[in-house]
Parts: sequence; C-alpha cells; structure tokens
Amino acid sequence: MRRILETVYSRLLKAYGPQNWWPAEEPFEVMVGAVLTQNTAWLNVEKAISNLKQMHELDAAELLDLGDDELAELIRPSGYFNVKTRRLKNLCQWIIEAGGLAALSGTDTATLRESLLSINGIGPETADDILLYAFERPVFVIDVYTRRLFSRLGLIRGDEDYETLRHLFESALPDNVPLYNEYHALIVRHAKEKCSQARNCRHCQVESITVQHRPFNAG
DNA sequence: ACCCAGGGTCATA
DNA sequence: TATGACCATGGG
Repeated sequence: MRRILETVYSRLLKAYGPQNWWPAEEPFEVMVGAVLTQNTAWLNVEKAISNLKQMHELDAAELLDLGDDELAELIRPSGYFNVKTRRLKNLCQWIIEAGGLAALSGTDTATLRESLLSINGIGPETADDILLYAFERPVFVIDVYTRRLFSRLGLIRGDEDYETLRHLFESALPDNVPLYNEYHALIVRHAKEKCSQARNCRHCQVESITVQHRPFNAG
C-alpha cells in the first residue's frame, strides 16, 4: 500500500507541481476558510474572506463581536450563510474558551481532534483541514476527491467510514506534515482537472496507474 | 437552464 | 445504523 501511495504522490507532483497550501495568510484564516468551504466552491469562499478582511481584523474575538446578521451578510457569497455564521461563531467561542490559538497549540493531536469534533458544525474533514493546515499536525484529510481517486485506482471501495480511510492512509504513510499537506492539495488539484479525452493528458498520467499484483513467491 | 462545489446536522424509520 | 431533507451562492 505504501509503495502505491508513494507512486501516486510522485505522479501527482510531477503532473501539477507543488500546490503550497493552504491558501491563507495565517492559521485563523485557515480555520475560517475550512468552515466556509464546506460543500462550496473555493472561489466563493475567497469573496467571503475578502469581505471579512476588508471590514475587520481576522480574529476570534472580532468575529464574535459582529451581529449574526452582519456576519452573515459578509460571508453571503460562500453560501449557507446562516448555518456558517453559527458554525464560525461556535469555532470562535471554542478558541476564546481555550485561551487562544497559542494555548491550543500545546495540546496533543488526539485531544485537539476530539475537541474540534465536539464543536457543532465541525465534522471530521473540517477538523482535519484545521489540524493539518492550521496546527500543522500529521493528519491525512479524507474528502470526496480522495475517495474518488483511490476507488478509481482500485485501492479502496470509496464508501468506507471516514476513520477507516484516515487510518488506512496514515498507517501506510510516514507521519510527515509536509507530505500530508502536499498530498491532499494535489488530490484536490487533480480533481479539478478536466480530462480532455486525449491520451497523455495530465489527468490520465495519474489515473492510468496499473495496480501491480504481488508475485506469489515474493513473500 | 442546469449542475455542482475542498460538509455537516438533524429528524425519521 | 442508515437514509433523506436541508442549508444557498456563484461559476461553468
């Protein structure tokens, strides 16, 4: 498994180059973006974050001071604005109660993950985006693109539990934050690629991998 | 005019 | 446990 995952990674990297995620300037902006991008095109999230940054310093206390209607209006372009207003405030409240991001950065990864998941509106994927891209913890993010790519390659079925897949990838790969960072970013980059139907497009360079069966006498 | 995008929660069976 | 409804904008 490890071998094939490294092969896929190297092909992705060769096809698309480093993606240098997350597209944000600071950890709190990563966290906000992770909530706003739930089932939403990133382009719309950029508009919402741009609105927030124009009107306010981007920090938890500042967002909590906004009225719900005011915050909702600012993040309107990202869709689900009423739901996301609640979720953002839940996240901000959690940060404040914990004593800020600096205090949270001292928490071990498993505890931090459980704590994030206890926030209403933060599910496994959003939590892992935050853990990996804001707190720089070695957590492999599972999303629909990950399921789609690796089920196409015949490595998974695609409908496994989130935790099942996360553990599969994390146990097959070394704990390596830059690797997990780049891997997930490349999967998303790859998913946006439209296959031109022409042979040798970048999409097919990645997905045409043949899964090698281990010879019977190889141990 | 349609379709879906870097999900998650809640109610129901 | 497992489906289904719901949230909502903007780009292709």
